Amino acid sequence: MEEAGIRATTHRLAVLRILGSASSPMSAQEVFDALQACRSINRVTVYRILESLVEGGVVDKISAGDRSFRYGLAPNENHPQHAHFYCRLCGLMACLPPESLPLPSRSSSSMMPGIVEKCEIRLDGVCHHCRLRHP
Amino acid sequence: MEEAGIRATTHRLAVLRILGSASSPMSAQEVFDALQACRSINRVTVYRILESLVEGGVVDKISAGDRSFRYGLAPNENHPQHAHFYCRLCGLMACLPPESLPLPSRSSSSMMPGIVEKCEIRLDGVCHHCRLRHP
DNA sequence: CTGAAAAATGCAAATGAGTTGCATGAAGCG
DNA sequence: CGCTTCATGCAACTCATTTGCATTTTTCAG
Repeated sequence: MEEAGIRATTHRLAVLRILGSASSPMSAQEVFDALQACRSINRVTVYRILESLVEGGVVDKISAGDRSFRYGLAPNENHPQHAHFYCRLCGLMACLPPESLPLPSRSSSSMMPGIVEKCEIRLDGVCHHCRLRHP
Repeated sequence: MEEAGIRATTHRLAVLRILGSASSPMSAQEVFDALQACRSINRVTVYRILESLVEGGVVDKISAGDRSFRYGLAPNENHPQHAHFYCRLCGLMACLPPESLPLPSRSSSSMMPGIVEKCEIRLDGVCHHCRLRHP
């Protein structure tokens, strides 16, 4: 974290720990709730911490299908980039196995309308859990 | 449009004409502005028309990288599904050539966390225009 | 150490795309 | 014609996120 030029405060480490132990990317609200469970923190601070971590490349920010974001540890050599599944009923965002997703060929970036900084692949639908509950 | 179970009112046809002549997917606000240019219409009506058209499968609704949506004609046999480029500075959303994007293999949908209804692929970055203006 | 400068946090209020409730108007249909 | 359904308008609301500003807390030169 320090190496990303970000001071390691208690709050920030807690955010990283929470994101690191999550099985899917979390919303800012979920991170906030998880933090509230043991410490007092302001909602805005959570947003700002997430912003810093994203800025520092430690955390990945991806768009859900509902006009909100999810945060998770940034991909690295152990955790390759991957696509996500979004359930439009419950808002769950699940990670998909990386091998199932051919990342777009960096084909002739000269043909791109600009400099590409990141790529998001999201499959939208209804998760099994919701499908059984709302038939 | 009728075949999609949607009454063809003047407003709705106008929305379709605007989306059909756009070179990239438009925001609801852009559609609204374009409509205002020649007729009087309410902002909410635009949202509801877009919603109907999406519901009827005539129009495609995709998420931009900034917590808002863009609307365009739905893919069909002439216009295959494709990825989009989003400029984080100006909000431009450009269509990418379909051949540059291997759509995710519908690999073993049994492994998916649910029923997949649609897929969005978005490349985020800075468009050439903005890169030259904000160096 | 000490004290100014920088960064982090909290609190309240704002932002802005999108949505909802309810009233009015237009279209279909017997 | 009268009734039901759908489409539009208007005002107010929602809600994730952001901003402004005051208040710690940390850093670092002297």
